[in-house]
Amino acid sequence: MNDMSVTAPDKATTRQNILDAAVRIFREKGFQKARVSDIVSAAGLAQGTFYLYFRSKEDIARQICKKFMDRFTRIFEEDHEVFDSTSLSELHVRIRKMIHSALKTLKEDANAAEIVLREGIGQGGLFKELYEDLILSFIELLREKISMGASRNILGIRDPHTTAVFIVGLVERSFFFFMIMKKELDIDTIAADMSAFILKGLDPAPLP
Amino acid sequence: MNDMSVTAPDKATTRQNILDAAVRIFREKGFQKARVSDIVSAAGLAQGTFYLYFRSKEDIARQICKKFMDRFTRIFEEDHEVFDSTSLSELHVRIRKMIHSALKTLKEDANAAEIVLREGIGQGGLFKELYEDLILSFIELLREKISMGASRNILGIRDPHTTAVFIVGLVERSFFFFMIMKKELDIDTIAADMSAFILKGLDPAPLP
Amino acid sequence: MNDMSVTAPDKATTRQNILDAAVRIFREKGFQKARVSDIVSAAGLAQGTFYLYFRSKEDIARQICKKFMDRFTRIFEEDHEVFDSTSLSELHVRIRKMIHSALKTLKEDANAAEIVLREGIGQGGLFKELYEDLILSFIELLREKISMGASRNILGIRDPHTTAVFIVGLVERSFFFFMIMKKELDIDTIAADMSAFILKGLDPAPLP
Amino acid sequence: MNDMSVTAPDKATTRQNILDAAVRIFREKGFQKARVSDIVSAAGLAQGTFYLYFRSKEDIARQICKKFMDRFTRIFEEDHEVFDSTSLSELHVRIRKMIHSALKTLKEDANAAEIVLREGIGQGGLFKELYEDLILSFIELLREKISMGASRNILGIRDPHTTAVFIVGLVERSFFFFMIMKKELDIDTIAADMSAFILKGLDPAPLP
DNA sequence: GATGAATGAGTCTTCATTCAT
DNA sequence: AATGAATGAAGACTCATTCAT
Repeated sequence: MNDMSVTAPDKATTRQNILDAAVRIFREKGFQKARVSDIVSAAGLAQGTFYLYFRSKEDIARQICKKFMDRFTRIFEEDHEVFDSTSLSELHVRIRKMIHSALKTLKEDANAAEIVLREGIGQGGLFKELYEDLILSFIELLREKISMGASRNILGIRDPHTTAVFIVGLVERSFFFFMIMKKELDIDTIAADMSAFILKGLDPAPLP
Repeated sequence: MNDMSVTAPDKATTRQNILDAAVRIFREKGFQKARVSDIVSAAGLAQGTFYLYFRSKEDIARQICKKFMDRFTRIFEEDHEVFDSTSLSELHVRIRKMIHSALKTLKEDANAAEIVLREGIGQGGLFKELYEDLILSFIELLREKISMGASRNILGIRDPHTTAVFIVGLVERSFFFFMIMKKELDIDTIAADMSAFILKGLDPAPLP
Repeated sequence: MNDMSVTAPDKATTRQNILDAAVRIFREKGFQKARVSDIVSAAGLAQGTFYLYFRSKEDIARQICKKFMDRFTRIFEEDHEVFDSTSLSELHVRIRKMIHSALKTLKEDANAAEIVLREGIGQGGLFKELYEDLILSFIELLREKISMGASRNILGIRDPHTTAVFIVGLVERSFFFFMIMKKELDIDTIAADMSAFILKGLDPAPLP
Repeated sequence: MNDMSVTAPDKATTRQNILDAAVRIFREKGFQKARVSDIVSAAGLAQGTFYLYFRSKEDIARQICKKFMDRFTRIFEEDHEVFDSTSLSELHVRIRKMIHSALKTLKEDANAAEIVLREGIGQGGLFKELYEDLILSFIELLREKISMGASRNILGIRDPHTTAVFIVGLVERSFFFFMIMKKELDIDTIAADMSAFILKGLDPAPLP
């Protein structure tokens, strides 16, 4: 804000530079193989500077993941009233919208998402607990909603919990496949296909 | 059987002891954090002994994963004629059987499965390529079968490839959730629910 | 010169300290038996510091030897016009001067010379190729000059190449004996005796 | 000697097989890099067998070198009356003969000679003392004889010790060059050239 | 705020040697 | 005599973290 701020980058900027560099490096090499020296040299700073902004290598990784997961959780929670739908057709619209916004959020920060998914599942185990809690909370949320739908007879599944697991797994790994492995994710199409597939799976009509 | 065989373990036994110990340690700590010294002390051997049987820490991990993946691939390939079914009801039976045997195989060697799933996805990247190739080959196999089913109008999906991704993701992550996170997998129930869910998703009937 | 310069050694100083310590340790123990920990503790530094300055134990040894051999080669090449002499008496003066300066150079950096001579010949073989190439180039240079002298009838030997080998061997091993084994080398005397001995050997007059 | 000796190799044979294999391996890799496992597998035996015949890796190397050096010393001592010659021309004949037989002995067991020369000079230092003692004893022997020749005025050199060093160095390194580096040593020619060169160097006639 | 030189704990891997069979 | 599986000490190298300037 003052006239100094033009020449010297302020703390916030330097911090963000380090974060950006770290996201890139973590995604490329993974947490374990990424060196602090990789991050600082990508950010154009000296080794020691890193520790003025972050307590440790684990600290910055945790912050990156935490921030991403929080953001994703918020989006998800905003959308979750989707299952309050009273008809299957209304549900169809809402579910597609929810999947669309979830994929959109993931895609917008695909680097962080990749770090979270890989480190969360990988045995490195840095965020195993954090990540597994997140997944559990999604599953629980979904289970509740599915239970409600099932009780109103608009959904036809045996066990809401199991079904919630199916859906979360399907969405998570499909995102991983298209966005992270294939580096190409057409949100509109995938969201449409995915909601159609899931909807049928939830359909109360019995199998032929 | 004779009194000699009790005292001295032969090379095969020692090798298997190391493998068993390694599977345990890798599952507990992950490849990166597992030390060779952890493995040998779990096997009750000296450091150097390890290198009489395996070229390196990476070597043993690769052997464990390779063996498991080969076994799983074989099981999967034996079952894959499932989609040659001519009716949806026959398909239902076959698909449940296939999922059942896949889950059974995974459960039978749950430790190795966990290592493969975690290391295959994790950025540590030791088996990323190997694992992603495996997933791709499953998806491709499934895509072919689904395409055939779709052409015979017994399946109703927009794009066989996308659908194959959905199914593989659903099965993989559900196994991960129940067997690895929850440590409890009731194969019969899950296979039934999973095949029902998938079958509906594949149903040629339009959404209501 | 100011009070700051006393406290903190700069990178060049630290590097030189490591080099000095390494020369000492390599000479005492030889390359194979010298441990990096010996070098750093002789230099009063921590293990890791070594790797800030040198890529590996082999790297530093190679640098020490390369630098020494380059310096020696330069001295030798500056002097080599010695054999352009037109008379045996002029040759005598020049040859003594050349031997003198060769011995002087070797003596001035006797530690590095010892490392080069021992490692160059020893089967450890770190510098075998490098060193044998050096010897070959000296022999070739000498051979050329002797050939010229022989063609002008101021030298009387059967084969210039063989004679060059004799001379290089004589000088090398005599230096080794006096400087490295005996730790005492009177350059003036040895250069005089050596040039006299060699000169007679080159004399065109037949044996009595 | 008995009828068993045909089928099973006796101790002496096995011992010799190990020695032969060791000479080969030591020459190829040098003492430090040669592994006991290299030696036994070259000899077609098991690891443990080695230690039935030799106390340690160093032990066998020492025996190989000791045996070679003893043999060489014996040859040399048989010939050393060469300098008792009363005339330069008689000396010429005798010196050539001595050099010839030294080179012949070295060449006959070139592998062992190479090991001794390389390990004796190399910093590995296994035989440094042993070898340097040997060299010193040759020099001393030569010095005595040269002294006698000088006192009888058939040799014209300033200092017998220095001259002895020159000669030993010349012979040793020339052998090294032709036999070990070039793998080709024409004993007759080299002995002739060498004795001519040395003889002139010893000639009492002053330089022109 | 920033720097970057220094630190040293942590681990894989090699290989001479032993010993039970 | 021979075997070969097992041992364990030794040492190079990495990299997160500290701190004096």
